[in-house]
Amino acid sequence: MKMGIVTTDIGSVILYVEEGYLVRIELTERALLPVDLPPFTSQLVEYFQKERTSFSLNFRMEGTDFQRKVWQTLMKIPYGSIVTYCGLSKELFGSEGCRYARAIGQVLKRNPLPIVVPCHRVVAKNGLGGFSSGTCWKKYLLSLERGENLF
DNA sequence: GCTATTAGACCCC
DNA sequence: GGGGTCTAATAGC
Repeated sequence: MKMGIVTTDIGSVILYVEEGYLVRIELTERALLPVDLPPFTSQLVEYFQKERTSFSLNFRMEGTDFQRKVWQTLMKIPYGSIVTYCGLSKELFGSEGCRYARAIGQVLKRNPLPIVVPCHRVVAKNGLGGFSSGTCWKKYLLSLERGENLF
């Protein structure tokens, strides 16, 4: 497994590449030194430099049908825009309202590829909502994309 | 299988 | 704002 590291203003982003596929991204508040630059790393660097708003890379995600369905829908959220857990629930299951909002939160919590699969663009109906790597990352990513602090 | 957990939402005070 | 309730997928037992 190859690793790539991108350093940002508030911490480091670690990319794990396996057999030519991006399989995991970890966000940490620690500052790590870049050791090598496997494929995909440069795209993350460009993203943090605001020179990239979408990714073009081979990635692999394993999960249940429900998880894949949610992750797939996340990929359609445009750069800089936000949706709510409730809104996602309605989009996926129609008239059943916000019933799945909480389950969707559980899926996003286990998103192995944050940033690339943009779970940071999903917020609660009244507030920021959580984030697996800490809400300061979520705030940072949203302000990076939107150029304003919403929360 | 069952139980506890949870990155939500809603209601009432 | 705090407390209770409904809710559904998951992890762990």
